Parts: sequence; C-alpha cells; structure tokens
Amino acid sequence: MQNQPDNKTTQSDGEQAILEAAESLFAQKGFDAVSMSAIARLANTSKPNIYHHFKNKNDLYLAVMKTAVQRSSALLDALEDAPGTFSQRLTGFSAGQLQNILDHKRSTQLILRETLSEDSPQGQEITRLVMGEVFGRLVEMVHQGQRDKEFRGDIDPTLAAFMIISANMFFFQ
Amino acid sequence: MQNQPDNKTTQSDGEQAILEAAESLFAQKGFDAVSMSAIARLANTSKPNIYHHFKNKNDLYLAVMKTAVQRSSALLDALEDAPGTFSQRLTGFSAGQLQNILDHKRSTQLILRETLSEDSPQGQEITRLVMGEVFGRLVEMVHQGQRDKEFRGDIDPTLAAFMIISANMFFFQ
DNA sequence: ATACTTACCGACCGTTCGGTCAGTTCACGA
DNA sequence: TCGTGAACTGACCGAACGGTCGGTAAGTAT
Repeated sequence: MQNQPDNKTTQSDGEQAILEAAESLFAQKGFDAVSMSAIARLANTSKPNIYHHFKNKNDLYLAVMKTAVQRSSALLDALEDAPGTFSQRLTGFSAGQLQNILDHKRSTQLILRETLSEDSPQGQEITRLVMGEVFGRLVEMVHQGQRDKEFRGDIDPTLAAFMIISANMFFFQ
Repeated sequence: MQNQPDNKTTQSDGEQAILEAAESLFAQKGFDAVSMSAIARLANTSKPNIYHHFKNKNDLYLAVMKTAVQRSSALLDALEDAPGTFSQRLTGFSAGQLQNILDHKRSTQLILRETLSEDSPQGQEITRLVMGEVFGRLVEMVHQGQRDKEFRGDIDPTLAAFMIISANMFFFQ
C-alpha cells in the first residue's frame, strides 16, 4: 500500500479508472447509494484493488471531491477578482463561467450534492476538509456580504453559497 | 393493514410522527443514508410499525415527497399566474415566495436533492410520479421558454428547472 | 362473551454492505 | 536469476440493511 503519496503526481491507469468511475457514480447517486462493488465493476477492476489504492470509501470519496473542487476552483477565482459591488460581482459571475460549469456537470453535481448534506456520517468533516480552500472562500464572501448589509435577513450562509453557484448557472443570458 | 386509503383524511398520531421523522431524516441525509430503524427510533416507534403504515421504504419516501411538494406547490402557481415576459416572471418569482421557501427548508431540501438524482433505484420513477404536476409544469415552462428563444443554448431542462428554483431563493433582494 | 380491526412490537430472515486476508502476477533493479 | 514491491484478485467476515413473522393490547360493534 502506497496510499495518497501526499502529492499524487504518479497515477496509474487503474487508479485513474477508479477515480473516474467513482466520480460518475457518486455524482449520479450520492455517497451512500454507491457500493464499492459497483465502482469496481464500472472501473473494470476488483473491490480489493480499490482498497489497495484508497484506504476506505471515505478516502476515495474525498479524493474524488478534491479533483472536482480543483477543477472548478477557477470559477471562484474569477468571482473574487472581479470589480464592482458584491452583488454586481455575484451577478456578473456567469457568462464565461457557465460553459465551464456545464462542461463539468458531474463535478458541479457532486459539489451541490455535498452542499445539501448538512449532516451525513462524514459530511461536515469532508465539506470542511476538502472544500476548505474553495468553498470556504465562497461562504466567507457571503458572510462578508451579510456584514456589509448588502444582504438583509438571516439566510443560512451555506444555503446561500449553494444558491449562488446555482444562480450563476441560471443567469447566463 | 389499511395502507394508503387513497384519501389520507384520517392520520393517526403514530403515522404523523413517522412522516415527520422521515421527512427530517430524508432531507438531511438522503434516501439511501437513512435506515428504517433510524426513522423508527426518531419517531419513537418500531420498525415493523412503519411497515404497518407504509408498505415499504419507497412508499414512505413517496408519501413524504408528496407532502413536501404539496406544501410548496403554491410557489409554482405564483410563477404561472404572474404577468410579463418569461424572463420577467422568473426573475420576479422571488420576494414574497422566498420566506415561504425558508419556512419550509426541509421540504425544499428534499426536492432539490431529488432533482440532483438523475438516476437512483427509483429516482426517475418517483420524480415523474410525485413531481408530475408541480415540477413537470416548471420543466414544461422552461421548455416553452427555450422554444420561444428567450433562452439560447441547449441547457438540460431538468438542470435548468433546478437552477430556477435555486436562483429564486437567491434573488430576493 | 365473541369476533374483528387497528396499532404496535421482539425476534428473526436473506441479502448486501464495507472491509480483510492470503495469495498471484508482473515489472524491474541488482 | 533472483528478489522485492506494486498491482491485482477470489474467497471470505461481521455488521447492518430492508423486510417479514407470529403475536399482543386495546377498542368496538354484535
């Protein structure tokens, strides 16, 4: 077992296949609805081999989330660097980025799904860990916006962040 | 067994407790992550008693979804009856409705979660069945909007409907 | 009293789950 | 040529799952 070498520069074909199969299934059905056997089947390998590359189901899920988040972190950069008021930045965060989101529908699905889970056996933990850099920044910005009173009411920041991502997928015209 | 009397006018205390427990858990964790034992525990009853009131887990989930959809179907009515262009109606579908959504956060969570599941053992089936009247109308409207060329591009209608609900939760200010 | 119904439960079933073990294959450096 | 470690596997395990069984307690109408 040479699990998570901290920098996953080397990635065997088998490991990549496992990650892709897992991402597809997790995005479609969610964490609990996907069995390790199903992932193994789709990745054309065996269940124990998954445990050779990842130490458990949570670890695999975390790895999948990591790539998904990395893939769409550029979207957040654009949000942060744009000029204008908070609302303007949020509203303007759309046109060019929409295609990006649509191109990586599976990743977005994964992230939205995770955002909905305010509980789950490992949910909070994973959300904090893997989304810390990217998603955390969004939540922080929403909080900031609330403090600036550009927002009114006491809307749940997590829910708000979730809505922002969604809203951006909508306002592209 | 006097299951689903087609009109559930009579609803015992126990059955109501089961429904509430199930709604809460399903909204938080999703279908597959919630066990019948957990629902029974939260509802202060036994697992076999759940099966006395509902014929299986899917049936219970469907019942929960039904109430959730009914509860927020008024939102869709407002969308449909409002004046103005399609885009205007969508954008205007917000202020007064937002509070409603926030008041029934669990229901909304359930619906969004279901929208994300394009697959699932029973997903499509349930989505079509229980959301037929309400969600279907939204999808229909989006399709209509696309045909009217108020929208451009070939965005997935289901995804679009999902985004519309979310976007409306955001644009309330 | 009796008979029937509804609400409810402890104990259990078959199946599937996440995870482990003992081992095989294979590439490659010494 | 041999050794070593990574990639991989079939067979298996305890636990938990959805669901069922036989039965009890209470109301109610006859």
